[in-house]
Amino acid sequence: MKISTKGRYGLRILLDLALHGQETPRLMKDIARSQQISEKYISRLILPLNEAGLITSFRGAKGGLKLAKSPKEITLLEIIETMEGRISIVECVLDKDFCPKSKNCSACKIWSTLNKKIRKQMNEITLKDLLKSEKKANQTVEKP
Amino acid sequence: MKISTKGRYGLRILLDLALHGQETPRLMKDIARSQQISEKYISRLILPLNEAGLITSFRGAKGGLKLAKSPKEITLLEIIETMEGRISIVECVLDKDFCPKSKNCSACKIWSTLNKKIRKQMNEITLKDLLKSEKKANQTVEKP
DNA sequence: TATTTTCTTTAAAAATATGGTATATAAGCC
DNA sequence: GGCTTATATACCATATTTTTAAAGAAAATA
Repeated sequence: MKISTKGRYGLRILLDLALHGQETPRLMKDIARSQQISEKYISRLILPLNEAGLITSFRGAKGGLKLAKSPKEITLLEIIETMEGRISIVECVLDKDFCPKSKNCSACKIWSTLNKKIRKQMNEITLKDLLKSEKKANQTVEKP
Repeated sequence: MKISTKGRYGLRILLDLALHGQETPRLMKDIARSQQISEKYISRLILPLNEAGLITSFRGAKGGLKLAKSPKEITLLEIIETMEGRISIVECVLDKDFCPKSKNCSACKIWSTLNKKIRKQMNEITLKDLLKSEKKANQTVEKP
């Protein structure tokens, strides 16, 4: 019952872009440094974010990455499912053929209900919420 | 973001006991057969359930397992956390020293909030709910 | 007390998932 | 053309999970 580093790093990359890369594109290198993730690994994590249309990338000199949407349009659910695939707390939620009992399994029904609720909760959190909380934290730190 | 087989099997074992082992104790062997889990593996899964006081076991001839509480007093949260340890969708939710940023990390705050909500949802589902759904399913099956 | 039945405990093998690296390629700017 | 930066694929190491195996200890019955 864990969010993998893929999901966690994905979130941090987008948060980093929301904080820095709004005007000029931000280099993967800089994200790597500021988020303490290896450059190699970041380049792999960028891929799905790009495909999903969450970020835009520019190659070559003066290239880099930018958010493709405004932070309030990017939900936590979107981010995690982009990085890890659709959330299904047990296999049978997505793949009805996984278990032979399929339709009449009361356990599976409970899992499905719970799964829906979890996804709903995650869909109600946006990158903007994180941004707010981030700015608040910085204020209190900078106030001596 | 998966519930492991430990958790899933734990639930199925308890459900099986709720359905069959209320009067005379139920044999591990029978649970194993009806739930399609190897006897060897079941004997390992029983252990934490016993320690947590969810089931009572009787040794010797005519022995077996019984639920220690009524199904309405056993929550999904209790079952899963007994089998897998406390739910924390990311490490920093439980272990504040896991990440150096600890207190001022906005990502961690989001994870904590979400984690609480998930646990709350799971705490609102009891074994009795599963039992109800199970009986309903059997009715519709037996009605030709 | 001998026997049967059953749970208990520990160790370790097998399978799977995760996290991460290396290398080669494509594209844009000056 | 030379520099910079992202893209793509293939690969390996490590950790975790799942499962099997086997010997041991406790309790009930005869």
